[in-house]
Amino acid sequence: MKADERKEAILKCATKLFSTQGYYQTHISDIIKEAQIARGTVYQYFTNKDEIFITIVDTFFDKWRDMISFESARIDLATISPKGYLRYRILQTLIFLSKDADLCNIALRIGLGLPEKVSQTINRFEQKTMEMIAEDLRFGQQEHNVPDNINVETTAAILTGALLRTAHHYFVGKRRQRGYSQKEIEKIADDFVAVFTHGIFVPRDKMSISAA
Amino acid sequence: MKADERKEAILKCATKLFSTQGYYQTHISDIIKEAQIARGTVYQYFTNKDEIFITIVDTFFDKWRDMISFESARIDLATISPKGYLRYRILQTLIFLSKDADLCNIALRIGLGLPEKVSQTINRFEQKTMEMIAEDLRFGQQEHNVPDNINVETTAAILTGALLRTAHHYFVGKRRQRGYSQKEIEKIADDFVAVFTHGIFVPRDKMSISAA
Amino acid sequence: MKADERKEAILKCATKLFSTQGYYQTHISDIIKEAQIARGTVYQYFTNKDEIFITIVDTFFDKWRDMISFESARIDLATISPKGYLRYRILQTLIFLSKDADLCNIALRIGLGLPEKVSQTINRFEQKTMEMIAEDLRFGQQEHNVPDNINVETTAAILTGALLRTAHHYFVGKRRQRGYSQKEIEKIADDFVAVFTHGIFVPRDKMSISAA
Amino acid sequence: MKADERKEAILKCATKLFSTQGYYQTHISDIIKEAQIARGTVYQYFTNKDEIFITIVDTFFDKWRDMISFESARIDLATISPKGYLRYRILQTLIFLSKDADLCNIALRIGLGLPEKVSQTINRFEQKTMEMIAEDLRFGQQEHNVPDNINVETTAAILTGALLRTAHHYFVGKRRQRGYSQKEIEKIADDFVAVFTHGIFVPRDKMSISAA
DNA sequence: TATGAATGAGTATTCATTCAT
DNA sequence: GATGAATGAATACTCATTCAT
Repeated sequence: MKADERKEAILKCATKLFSTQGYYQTHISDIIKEAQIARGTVYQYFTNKDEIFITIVDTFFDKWRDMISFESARIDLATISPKGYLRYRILQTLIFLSKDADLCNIALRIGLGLPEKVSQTINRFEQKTMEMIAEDLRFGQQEHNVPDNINVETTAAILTGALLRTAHHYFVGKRRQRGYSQKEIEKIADDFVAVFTHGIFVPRDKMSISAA
Repeated sequence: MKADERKEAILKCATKLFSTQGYYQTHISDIIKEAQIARGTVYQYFTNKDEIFITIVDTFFDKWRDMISFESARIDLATISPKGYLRYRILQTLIFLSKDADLCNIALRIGLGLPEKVSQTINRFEQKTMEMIAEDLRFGQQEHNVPDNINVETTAAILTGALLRTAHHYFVGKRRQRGYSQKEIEKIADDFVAVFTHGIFVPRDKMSISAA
Repeated sequence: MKADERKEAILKCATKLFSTQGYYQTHISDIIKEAQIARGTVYQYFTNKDEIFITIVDTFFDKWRDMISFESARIDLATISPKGYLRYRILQTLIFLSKDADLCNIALRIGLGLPEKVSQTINRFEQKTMEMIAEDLRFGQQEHNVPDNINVETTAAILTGALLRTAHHYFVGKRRQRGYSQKEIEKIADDFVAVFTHGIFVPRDKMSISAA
Repeated sequence: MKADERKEAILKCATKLFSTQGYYQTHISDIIKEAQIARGTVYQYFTNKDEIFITIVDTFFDKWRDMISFESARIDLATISPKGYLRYRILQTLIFLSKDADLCNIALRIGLGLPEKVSQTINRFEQKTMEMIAEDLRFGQQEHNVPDNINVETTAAILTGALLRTAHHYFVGKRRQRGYSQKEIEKIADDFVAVFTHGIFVPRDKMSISAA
C-alpha cells in the first residue's frame, strides 16, 4: 500500500467514525481498527487527532467551495432569473451534500466544546455559507431583484439555517435515505425555493413561480 | 445556603460552563471551582455529570413548552390572521430564547457524539420544535390558510432551521448582544415573518403558489 | 429510643451487613439505611467504622469465651471420658455457632487485607480456638489420654480447621439451614468426634499409634 | 523486556501484594510501583483489577488441579493401601502449597465481600478440594476401605478444613518458615494422616500405620 | 516506513468522617 | 443527642501520544 493510499484510508475511516461517533467518542483505537493499520502509523501522516479531523473538514470545505465557484462560473447571470439563480445554488449545494452523508453530518453540526482549532474549522463552513448567501442577496439588491428593505443579515441567517437543516433532515436525520435521485433532490430544492421566492424576490410584473 | 439554593448554584454554573466549553470540556473540577463547593457535594444533588446536563436541558425544554402552551392558550385563533399567528409564535420563541443565551447555546447545537441519554435530551428540543411547526402548518392547511400543495415536511425543516439559526445568530454567535429590547426582537421577528409570509400563506385573492 | 437501644440497633444491622457483604462492601450508608438512623448518629456511638466491626467481633468472642469457661466449669473432669470431653467441647461450640449464622460468617472467615486492628480481632478468634484445643491436647497427654507422640501443634491446627470449616459448612455455606435442632447438631458433633477418636485418643488396650 | 515477561512481572508483584494486603488494600498504584511500570501498562495486559486477581487464582487453581491429576495418574491404585493413598494426596497437596506461600495465602482464605467474580474464583478452590475429598471417600466406601456409616459430607468438610488450615498454619501463619524440606513436609503429612487413619479407614485385621 | 508496547497526565466517582443547626 | 449536608482525599481506569525495534 502506498503512502497516499494509506493516508486516504485513515481519512476515509476517520470520516465515517467522526460522523457517527462524534469527535470525542472517536478514538485513535477505533480508527486504526477500522483502517487495519498500526497505532504509530497514524502519527506518520498526522501530527495528532485534531489534524485528522481538520483535514477532513477542510477537504470537504475546499471541495464545496470549488464546486460552487466552478459551477458559478458556468452560469450566465444575464440569462438566468434571480429565482433561477437561487434555485441553482440551492440545488447544487443539496446535490453536493447528498453525495456524502458522513461529511454532511460532520459539517452540519455546530461543534460545541471542541478543541479551538477544530471548532474554527467547522464554523468556517457555516460562516462561509452565510457570507455567500448574504453576498448573493446584496448582489440581488444591486440588480433590483431583491427588495431594498429586506434585512440581509437576518435573511442570510434564515436561509443558511433553512438550507443546512433541510440537508440535515434529508441526508443525515431519521428521514435519511441511502441515495437520492437527481429528481428527488430537485423536488426538495423546488419546495425550498417556493417557500422563499415571494418573500425574497421583487415581484416585478409577473413572475411565474415554476422552477426555472 | 439552603439545599435548593446549592443545587441551583450548581446548575447555574454548569449551564454557563456547558454553554461555553461544551459537554466534554466541562469537567466536574470546573463546576466545583465555579460554584465554590466541594467535589462530593455535586454528587449529593446529581448522580453523575450526565444528569446535570440532562437536568439543564430538560428544565429549559419544560419552560419552553410551558411558555408555548401558556401563550397559545391566550391567543384567540378566531381573531388572529395566519400571519399574525406565525409572527406571534416566532416572536414568543425569540423572546424566550433571548432571555438565556447560555441555555440557547446548549439547546440549539445538535450534539454529535454525546452520551446516548444526553444526545436524546438535546435532540428532543429540535424535534419538538419541528413537530410543532409541522402541526401549525397542517392546521393552516385545514383552515385553508396554507396552500395544500406545500410540502409540510420540507417546510417544517426549513422553518425550524431558519428559526433556530436566527436565534443562534443573534443570541449566541458573534453578533450577540447582551440584551435585546422588545422592539429589537420584534424587528427580527418581523423580518423573519416577512420572508416567509408570501411563501407559506395563501394570498387572499389568488391562491396560486404551486411549485414546479 | 434510648441510647443503648440505638447502639444495639446499629450493631445488629451492621452485623447482618458485614456478614453478607464483608467489611469493605458494607458502607456506613447501608448501616444507617438499615437501622433507620442519621449518618451522624453512628459517630456518637462509635468513633469509626472499624470500631463497629471490632465491637461486633469482640462481643462475639467474649460470649464464646464465657460460654466455654462457664460450661467447662460445670463438667466434672473426673467423671467424663476424654472422648466425652472432646464431644462436649465440639458440641458446645457448634451449638453456639449455630445460633448466629451472621456472626459465624464473620468470625469464621479469615480476613485478608482488612485494616490492621480489624484483622487482629478476627484472627484472635481463630488463635484462641487453636490455643484452647492445643491446651486440651496437652492436658490429655498429661493425663495419658492422648498419645505422647502426637504432634500437638499440627493436631491443634487440624482440629481447628476441621471444626471451623464444619461449622462454616453447615451454618454459613450453601448447605446452611435456617435452624438446627439439638439432635441434628449432636449428629454432626458425633460424626466429627468419630473421625478423630481413634486417631487422637489412646486406645485402652494398645497405645500404638505412631506415625511412620 | 518481552511482553510475556512483563505480564509475568505484573502477576508476580500483584500476587505478593494481594497476599499481604488483600484485595481491597492492594491498589493499582502499589502494583505499578512494585513492578516499576507505568499505570497504563497494567491495562494493556488486564482489563481491570479483578482480572489480575482472577488470573492469579485461576492459574494457581489450574496448576494445582494438573498436579493432582498428573500425580494421580502415576499412582497404581492396585498396589497402594487406602492410607497410603490418603498420605500421598495430602503430601502432594502440602508440597504444592508449600512452594508458594503467597498463592497459598490468597487461595486459602475465604473471601468475604469481594466482587462477585473474584469471590467465585476463590471459592472454587475450596469447593474443588472438598469435592475431591468427598469423591475419594466415596470411592473408599465402594472398595470397602472406608466404613459405610461414615458421613461423607461432614468428613469431607472436616478433612478440607483440616488440610487447608494445616497448610495455612505452616506456610502462611506466624509459624511460617521460608522453605520446608521434603522431610519436614512428610513429617507434617504423616502427623496429619495419623490423626485420621483410625477414624476413617476400616481396620481390617491388622493394618500397620506406617506410611506406605 | 511500519509497528505496537509503554507511557502518565487526566477524569469521574466514591465514601468515611465532620460539624453547624 | 440527633441530624444530614458538606467535605475532599483517594482510586480505578482512559487514551492520545511516543519511541525503540
